[in-house]
Amino acid sequence: MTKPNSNERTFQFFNEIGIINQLASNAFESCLPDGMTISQFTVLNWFTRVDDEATPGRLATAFMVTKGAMTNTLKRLEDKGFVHIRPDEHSGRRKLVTMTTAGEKARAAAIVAVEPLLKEVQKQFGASDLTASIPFLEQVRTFLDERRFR
Amino acid sequence: MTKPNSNERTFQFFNEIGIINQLASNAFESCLPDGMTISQFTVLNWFTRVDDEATPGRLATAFMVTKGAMTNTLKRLEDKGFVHIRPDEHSGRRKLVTMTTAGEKARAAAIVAVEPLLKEVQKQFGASDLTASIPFLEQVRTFLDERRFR
DNA sequence: AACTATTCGTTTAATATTAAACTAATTGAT
DNA sequence: ATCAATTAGTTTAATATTAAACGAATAGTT
Repeated sequence: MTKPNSNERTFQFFNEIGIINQLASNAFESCLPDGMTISQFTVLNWFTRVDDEATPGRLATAFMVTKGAMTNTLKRLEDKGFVHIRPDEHSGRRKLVTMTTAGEKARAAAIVAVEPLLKEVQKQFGASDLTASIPFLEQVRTFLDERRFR
Repeated sequence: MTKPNSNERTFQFFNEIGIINQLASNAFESCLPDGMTISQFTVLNWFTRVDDEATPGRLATAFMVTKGAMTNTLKRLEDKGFVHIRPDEHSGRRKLVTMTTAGEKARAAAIVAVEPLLKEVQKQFGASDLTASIPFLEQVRTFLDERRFR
């Protein structure tokens, strides 16, 4: 039942995803002020959307990176004064990370800087076309995410 | 006319793309034999699909990586005996890269190794759902690709 | 023909990332 | 209470990547 070229089509789907990701990441990151990286922005953004405090390990899991990668990202953010890292009084193993006021400002400035790009995309495709494609992408993402642990 | 949350929806679209790319790349690369990377596979695959000979610069452009990155990828492939690199007799600046028989075999083995993953995805979503989503992804990719040079 | 500008590939220094080893702290089982 | 196992975060060594400088070769201009 499987057509001979269905592998190629499936491959092409993921290939398009990969190219879009590369182009969009480059476009996005080149908008960000002060040499902020996507990783750094994503962490700051997390603090406004999810929780106001987190351990490094929780952030590493949330972004599917290694603990070492998160140590590095948090060090960069701390150097810029965008997050505060302190020991957890209840557990000597853990640390607790919070966003500083400077971090909130940097995050807000990044949002402003990126807005024209988002508007450009919306103008081209209409918010509805983009929105319509999201549920299927979510299904694919969920499948791959669950598959990962087998 | 732009709804207040349309930025968030647009952002979410690219976020899903990014997560899918990460999960799919990991899944794909972990199928590949002999520690072959996606970059290496992609170059080998290019030789079966596009042309049987190319300069390093042409490959760098095709994959949107720097010349330095391509120098590195080709060196790895050459070390494994999967490509042959020789000077171009017509121009002392250029080199010419071709895939070796060993390279063809390695590429074929990689295709076989990756097939179960593709089948799994097709079983989950049906080749038609995936195929249906490709044209819109192509539009987005084309837009970002052309936008890049302004 | 001679000079200048461009092009091609490599090298270098920097960054972000991973896997694995490591240290310190906590948990659990007996 | 002790000791082994697990957990949290850091460090190290390796890799893939980029941007920029570089050297050599070619193309273009006068």
